[in-house]
Amino acid sequence: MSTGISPFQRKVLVAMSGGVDSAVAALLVKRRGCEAIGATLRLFSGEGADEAEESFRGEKACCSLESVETARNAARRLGIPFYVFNFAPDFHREVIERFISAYQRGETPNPCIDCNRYVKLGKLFRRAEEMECTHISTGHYARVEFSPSTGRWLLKKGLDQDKDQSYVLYNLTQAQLSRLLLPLGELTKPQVRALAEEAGFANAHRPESQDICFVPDGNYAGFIQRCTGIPAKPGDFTGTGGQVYGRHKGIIHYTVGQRKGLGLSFPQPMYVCAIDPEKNQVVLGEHRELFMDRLIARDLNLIAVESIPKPRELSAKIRYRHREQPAMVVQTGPDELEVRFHEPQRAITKGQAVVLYDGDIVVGGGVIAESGGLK
RNA sequence: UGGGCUGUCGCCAAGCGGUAAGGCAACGGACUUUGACUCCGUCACCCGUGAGUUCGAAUCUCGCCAGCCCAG
Repeated sequence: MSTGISPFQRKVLVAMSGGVDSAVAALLVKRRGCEAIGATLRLFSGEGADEAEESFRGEKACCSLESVETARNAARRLGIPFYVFNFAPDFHREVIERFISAYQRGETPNPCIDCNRYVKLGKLFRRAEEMECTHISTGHYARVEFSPSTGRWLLKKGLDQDKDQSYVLYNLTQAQLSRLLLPLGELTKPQVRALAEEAGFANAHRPESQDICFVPDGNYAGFIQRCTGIPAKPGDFTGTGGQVYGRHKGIIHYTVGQRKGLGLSFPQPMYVCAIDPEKNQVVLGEHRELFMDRLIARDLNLIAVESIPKPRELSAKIRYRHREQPAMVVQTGPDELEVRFHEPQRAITKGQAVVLYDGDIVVGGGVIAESGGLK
């Protein structure tokens, strides 16, 4: 290891959500002979906290609280110290506020990415330093490797193609990667569950997490309204030609590619093709009108390389659960790059992240700022 | 008021004598550490209404009601 620290000298802070994955991560960290410390991150307080905590009892959230007791039990079984960190203020500022303002701009945010970037990893790394930990560890399905040839730390897909979470981690820095342990990266979900069972963790069969963790009922638009106190501003539904089709409930209720919930009836299915926050309009079109072949991304983070000065053939993933697609990528500015897909992609959406891959390696990523190339 | 046309699920719309397609919307579920998408399932014992013809009608006949168009 290039850190030169043997496992026995490592002091590892493990983020334990109360879920199966992070509990097994802690187990594996300990098995490797590291000194492990467990910690659950408290992410909610105030608005939404009650309902959110309520829902955690249903064991559905990814970054929960319920959770604290489950995590504590796992830590006890492992015989490791356990703490609860109150990151609620950070979570609110870095995740919830970003989430809300993105929707107000007519974009569609991915709060999980911000949470990983600013809270689960960003804030946690700082806390780890204060505690004199050498590393932190999480239950993400992704791998970290050092490349002697380039001298850079690499983020790679998890071996379990089906559970791979490298997409939500593309913002990791070299410094963070050098101190991050992702023991689940080499395992499959069934293997992880088996380990959990073997270790006697109570949550071995806990269901997969889902939905936005701070919006337990799935009604994110209602959540935004309660948070901001700003009433919905109805506007026009228009066609791609500008014709008015009807009234919408307010821009925050819609996202590009959306089909359901428009409340309008057409001979064919209709989809949200664009959102215009200036005119407060939601533009509708047919399925084929959703396909575009290029995008501009900003707010970049490159991992495997320092920059992409010349056009490079890579695979680009437009959203979580999207199968990455071949594209030509080139950096067009200090913090901007352009992706041109070989085949048009459906519903390239502002606010979502593009993550670029070279095989299993995460080259980098950014936030989609523009899309185009109508087909 | 005279002439013509139309009246099928919230919306659009098949059906043309044999026992109600489909699409949109809605609802439920699956999938999912974001929003979406997608997939599966449910959704008119009844076809404006009354009477008649017929073994049998949403489909034929007559009356009525409603809407639309043309005329005046």
